[in-house]
Amino acid sequence: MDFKQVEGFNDYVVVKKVKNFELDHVFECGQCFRWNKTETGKFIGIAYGKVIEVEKNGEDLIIYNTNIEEFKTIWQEYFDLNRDYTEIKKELSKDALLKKSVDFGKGIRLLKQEHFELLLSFIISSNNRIPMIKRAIATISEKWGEKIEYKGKIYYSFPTIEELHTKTLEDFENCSIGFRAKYIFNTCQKVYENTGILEQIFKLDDNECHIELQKFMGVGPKVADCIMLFSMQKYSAFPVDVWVKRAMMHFYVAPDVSLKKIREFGRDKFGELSGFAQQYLFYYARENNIEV
DNA sequence: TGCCAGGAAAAGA
DNA sequence: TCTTTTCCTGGC
Repeated sequence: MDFKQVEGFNDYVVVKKVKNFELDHVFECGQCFRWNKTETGKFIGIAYGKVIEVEKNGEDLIIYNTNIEEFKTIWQEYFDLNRDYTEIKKELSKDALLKKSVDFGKGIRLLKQEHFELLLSFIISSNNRIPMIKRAIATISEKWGEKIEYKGKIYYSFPTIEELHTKTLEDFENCSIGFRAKYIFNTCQKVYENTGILEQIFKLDDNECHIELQKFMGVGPKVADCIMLFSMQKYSAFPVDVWVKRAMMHFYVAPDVSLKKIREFGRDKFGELSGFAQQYLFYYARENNIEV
């Protein structure tokens, strides 16, 4: 466990002596789209129908707009606080090349996000840039999500499948997601018609999960890896996007190796910790804008 | 203005 | 099976 204890107050909690947790690392390693930094260096995010604000004060993590019960049922798992990242980093650092990335992104943690939201979010992510993905998800939430007020400002939860399955292709085309609109439309229909499909996929082992996710339109190997890693705790996933490709070329493989081969190489090398390794590599490559 | 980045799908080899 | 082309948007 990566924290010592938690203290509840009126409308916030203080998580004491948190290890391996840096806000910038967690929220800017490419895994989430609904967290934004405030002027004061805190982060405000929307998840599980709630708005929370987080701050790091020395070794303590302060989570605003919540209480101790909610922390235990939602945020403790959401922030993956039950996991010992020191052990993971120690194992991955045995690889001298990877150690550089691990040291650089030492406060990365993998969030446990919601299945449906992640499925749609990463379909939108294909051939897309992070600011545009964030804008599109914000638009969809503003149109069809629930209003949530926090500190006098209005936020919107990500809409449910019950809400989204009634929307037309045209509705989605008006969300600035381009050719992905038909994928989103098709996927919403499929999820609605197959009750519990995401929970069933969640229960599969890593390889079957990867295959089943790709049966959704707009989901290929990379997007499937992201969904299983960021919402289904399948840690042998190794999403290879342009940044990870650059990082792998920088550290390990030849320039002309295909994405598929890079994925296989990464999974062979890092095994059950592939997903963690991928996050350190992605963050290192992107923040340092590495060239090949 | 045109060109580029960014992955999956579909067509082609 | 692997490789190439197309899709859409915003920024340079």
